[in-house]
Amino acid sequence: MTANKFASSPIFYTENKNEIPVSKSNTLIEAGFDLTLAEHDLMTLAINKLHKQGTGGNEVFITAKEFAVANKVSETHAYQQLKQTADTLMTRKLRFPLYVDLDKKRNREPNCVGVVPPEHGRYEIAESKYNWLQGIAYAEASGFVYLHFSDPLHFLIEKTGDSYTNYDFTNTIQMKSFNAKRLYELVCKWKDLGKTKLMYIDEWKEFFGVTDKYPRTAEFKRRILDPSIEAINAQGEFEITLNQEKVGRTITHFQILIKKTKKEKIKETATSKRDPNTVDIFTNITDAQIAKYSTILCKLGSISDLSNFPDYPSFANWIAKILKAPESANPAHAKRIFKALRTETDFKG
DNA sequence: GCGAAACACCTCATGTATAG
DNA sequence: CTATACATGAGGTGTTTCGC
Repeated sequence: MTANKFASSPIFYTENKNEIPVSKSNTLIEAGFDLTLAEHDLMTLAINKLHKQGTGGNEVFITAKEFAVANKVSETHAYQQLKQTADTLMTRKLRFPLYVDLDKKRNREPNCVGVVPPEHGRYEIAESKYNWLQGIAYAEASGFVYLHFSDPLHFLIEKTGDSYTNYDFTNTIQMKSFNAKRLYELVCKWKDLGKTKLMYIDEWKEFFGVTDKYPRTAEFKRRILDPSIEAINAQGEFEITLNQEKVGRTITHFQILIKKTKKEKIKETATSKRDPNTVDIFTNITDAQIAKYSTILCKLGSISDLSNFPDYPSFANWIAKILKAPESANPAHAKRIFKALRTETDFKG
């Protein structure tokens, strides 16, 4: 393992960032798994790094320094955690539903299995269970962990075509339990609707990866749901409450009701007022135009803060990816790049 | 090594079945 | 109809594990 191998994968999480925007596919947000806190943090950072860089590979490395900076912990502690995590992460699995397109299956077409239901509605669900990783290595001397994602995970990160949930990783640092972070991600996904799906107890247990534990619902509620809700409310962005549906005395469903706090609402209106000219609809743009304008855009001062790249060509490459598929990029980045395209170049579209 | 979270075990309350 | 035993779920407390 040499340094050149990671030439396209530079240090991504750096000290001067007050925000760490994270994008995860909704399938991943709602999949069922159980990790330790450190494992989940590492996975979140790695998945996000891979997704944002968009290099199309399924290999990524995270240095102890990156891990320390993102989580605001000491570097020595980050070294220890990465080392421990590398041992256990290989055995971890996650579950999510796969949708078998019955039309395609009947016609014996390839790719009849996907992570989102086909629009025509003729599908069956296959519960699948996969390893997170194909391989992992911890380079003790250099202080980084190298992650090789399994193919299904790579698919979930890069190619779902599914909508993504975005949030700021720094908002989750103060949460010290894995379950709270997972619930926070779910809340972020559903925040605009004001409530999560009404899910059976078993679905909730699946979500937290504790299917075989907590034979008593009361235990599950008290040990998993209540503390997580408390942690999220303490964080200050949302005000969430638990709704439970009962048949007689037996709890059958749970649902999380979500209110944005006043602070958050003010922040949102401020953002939308500050940027009245935001264009929400992205234009069609040809491959030739993408090549031309990405090389122009990468040199603009107004968006230079988006770059973590060592040189202009790799930044231009990143911009080109966003121009090509803005819907699967971080929306804030996409908006800024399209705005710059319209206001600072001769692009007409 | 310390404090907090997770877990296991226990008790209490309430609903249900059965015998008198 | 009522009394009693039994079943199930909610809440309380001591012990272990985990994160830092």
